[in-house]
Amino acid sequence: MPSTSFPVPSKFPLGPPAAVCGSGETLGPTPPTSGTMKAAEEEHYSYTSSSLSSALPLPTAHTSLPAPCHDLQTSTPGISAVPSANHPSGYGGAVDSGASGYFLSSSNARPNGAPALESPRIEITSYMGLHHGTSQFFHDVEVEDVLPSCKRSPSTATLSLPSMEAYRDPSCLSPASSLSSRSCNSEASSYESNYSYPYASPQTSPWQSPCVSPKTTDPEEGFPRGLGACHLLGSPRHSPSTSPRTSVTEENWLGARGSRPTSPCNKRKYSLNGRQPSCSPHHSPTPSPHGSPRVSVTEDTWLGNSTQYTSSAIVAAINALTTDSSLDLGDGIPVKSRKTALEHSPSVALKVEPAGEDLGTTPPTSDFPPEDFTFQHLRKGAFCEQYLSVPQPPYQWPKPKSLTPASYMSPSLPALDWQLPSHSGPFELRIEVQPKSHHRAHYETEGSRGAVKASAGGHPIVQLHGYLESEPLTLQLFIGTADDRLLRPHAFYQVHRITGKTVSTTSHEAILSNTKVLEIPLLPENNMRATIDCAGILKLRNSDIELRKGETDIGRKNTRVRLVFRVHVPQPNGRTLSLQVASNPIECSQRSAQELPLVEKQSTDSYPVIGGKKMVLSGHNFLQDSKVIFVEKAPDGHHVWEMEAKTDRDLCKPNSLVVEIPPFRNQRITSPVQVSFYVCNGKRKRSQYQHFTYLPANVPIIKTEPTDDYEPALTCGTMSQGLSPLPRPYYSPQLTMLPDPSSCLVAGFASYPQRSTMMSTPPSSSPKLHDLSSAAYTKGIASPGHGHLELQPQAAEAPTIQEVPRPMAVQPGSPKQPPPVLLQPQSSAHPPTTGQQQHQSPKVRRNESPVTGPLSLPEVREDSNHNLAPIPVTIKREPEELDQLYLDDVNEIIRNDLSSTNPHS
DNA sequence: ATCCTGGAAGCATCA
DNA sequence: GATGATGCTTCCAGG
Repeated sequence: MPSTSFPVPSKFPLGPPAAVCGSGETLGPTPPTSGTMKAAEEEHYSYTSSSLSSALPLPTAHTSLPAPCHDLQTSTPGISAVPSANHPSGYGGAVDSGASGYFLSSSNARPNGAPALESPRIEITSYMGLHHGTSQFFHDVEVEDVLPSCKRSPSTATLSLPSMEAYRDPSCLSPASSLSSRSCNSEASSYESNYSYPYASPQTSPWQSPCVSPKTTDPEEGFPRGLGACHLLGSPRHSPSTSPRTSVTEENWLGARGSRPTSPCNKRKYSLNGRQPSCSPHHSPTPSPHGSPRVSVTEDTWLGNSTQYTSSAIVAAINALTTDSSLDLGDGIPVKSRKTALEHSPSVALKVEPAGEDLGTTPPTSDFPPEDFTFQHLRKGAFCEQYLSVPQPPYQWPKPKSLTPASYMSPSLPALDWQLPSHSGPFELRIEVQPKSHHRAHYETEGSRGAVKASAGGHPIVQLHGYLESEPLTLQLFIGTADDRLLRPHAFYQVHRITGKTVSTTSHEAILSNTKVLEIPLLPENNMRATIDCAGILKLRNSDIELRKGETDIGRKNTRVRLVFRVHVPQPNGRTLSLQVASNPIECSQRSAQELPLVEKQSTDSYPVIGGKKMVLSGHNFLQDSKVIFVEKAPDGHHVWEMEAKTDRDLCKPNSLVVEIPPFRNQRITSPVQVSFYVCNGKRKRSQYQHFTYLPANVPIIKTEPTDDYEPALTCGTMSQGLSPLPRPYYSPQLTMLPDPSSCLVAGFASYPQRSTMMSTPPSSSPKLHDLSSAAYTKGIASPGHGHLELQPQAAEAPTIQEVPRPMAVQPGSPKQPPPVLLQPQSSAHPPTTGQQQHQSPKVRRNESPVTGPLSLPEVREDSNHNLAPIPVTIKREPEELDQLYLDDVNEIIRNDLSSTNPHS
């Protein structure tokens, strides 16, 4: 039906606006990391990075945070800070004041009147009100205005130049990028880039996100987000790019698609060709994308607002950044890309938009097909580094998207890259029916490939348990990553709203920080249960995305995603409780889906070091020749031990594989050791890493069992949490930690999250909730403000906050980056894992599970499992009382020690 | 006519 | 540097 807006009440929290900067992408690591990562990814996707990160982690964390945000920062120097600023407000620091941003209310008072929170939490507040009224917050508000509902507002607002900060350095550009050169256009790219931003400032957002799709589906969309604010500037790329997509919005896209046919070009020539033309210049319309990203803000919306935003300062900044449009374009872009681009559009020039930015500004484009513009410009341009710079013109985004009414972003809402718990107190957001493990995503140039389906037929189902109010809420859905890093919006995939007679679920699109978010009503009359039959997955060209300035991830072989669901539950105290759950990983590549082995479930998560037990793996593409390799990774990602497990060929089926757990290299471990294993069908055909935990020999097997139990659950569980069976393990620990959700408030700290991180994050999993509110946000937000600094602090804070949520915190966003905190823990035990696991979180909830938790560090385990940890080492235990943080730290230390010791010993 | 899909071509990149 | 294996993106065609 009507997708249009559903009613989301203003209240809904939709908007996550939080924009936080943190996108993560940037994150940290950026430089190094990125490099690494990529590499890693390619190979395994490994998590190496993670590992690495882990190392960093801590620090990182902060860093990360920042990074996330802006990544830009990374490259860009100063920037970072800036952004933060924006956010900041939102975030913690801001909290109070600034925070407002986040909290909408806060400043204004929250709905409740409660003061804002200081902490980080985010409040949700109603968007509307908040936003607008409040406007206090920055621009966001403004934006909102523009937008219909956008939530964002508040928080974001700011615009602050931060954006500038935002910039990403050209350097940043996706390094990786290279890959795809081809694409030229792709608006898409634009979109993404931003992620980070999101938080950043909502305010910003406008810009950024704006682009986003708006159109897409509905106009409504609104893009809320605050999107990108952060970066706006900084991110130019993002924005720009982002925008592009966004901007593009569906329409654009559509247009483009229409073009798709474009193809005329013929395949590859691709797009370029085809598109180029269009692109060229401007097209602004779509183009926006390129345009400066920042600017971009979306079209209309932004436009309108933009003005506001734009403060002159901003504008100026932008301009500064930008250069010529043409130039800009070019700059950033990787050579390869450019080539194409160039070729295509030479002309392109990117006109771009001049800085105009504000949307409005440029008008021109509109005419053109969006797509074209954007990228082409970019490309053409040359490369220039700037590309992001963006300044581009403004895009125009022609269309303005409509804003959707609904969309709101609430300012306060947590950024999309924040890790949130799946349950808190009486509330629990669960994926009752998991999506199929494979879903071929469609390119912009293709028609829709339909909605994601459930493996048993039908569609995924999500339900919020524990909510007894009569007011409907809004369920948000976006495409998240499935690697071992923290969960964050996927740069190369966007959710695509499916409509038609076959779709029974009302939905509407919104864009947050370059990330398309599908908003689906959760109605009390339906028991707060929603069938997700309206969500498809759109693949953005790697080249487009990689060109973004801030983007550090590479698209090649990065084809796994997770559906991430969020719901923001208004609390009596005026705050909003944000819960999030991620689905099991979904392989979106045609080829990968046909060839890569995929482990969906494993019958056992842990077993004594003696091994010998048969473990049944369920999944896809298993061959008689499939090998199962167990690996122990050092904190730095290096393989300390590798062992091929025996498989039973006779029992091998395409969907199941029986493997004998090999004995661990060290039969004398005193505490559980987490390792990973993967299924290999050939040189480059290996599954993601799955987690497995070796238990001390003396440990009664019994223990194991528990684990199993959990596991099953997990697995089975698919349901709810989406955890994957495997993953869980990792999380478990986390889970454990979390005590209760309820608290929420605080954000937790990073630490936990971290773990998650390690794990993967399952962010979704994240167990606990946290309140988004402030705390959490904080992080994200932080970025805004100070960019890094804050972030870090956050990180620090996090812990605090965390308390409950722990899980959440992390996020930092940066995808890349690992979360700071997490890392540590991880390190101890396992290396990173791969993505899938992540999900798991769900299970987490209970601390109990500890056992399960593979990863968990010793600590966790300990508690949980006493058995396991027999050894002295136990040390960790320390004080349960201690803060988790503290514990975490301690644990890490211990682990490190142990690792050095134990293992070998 | 459109939406979905599955399959595969063509080209780029990786090993 | 050459070559085959892989991966990405675009087309095509059928339901």
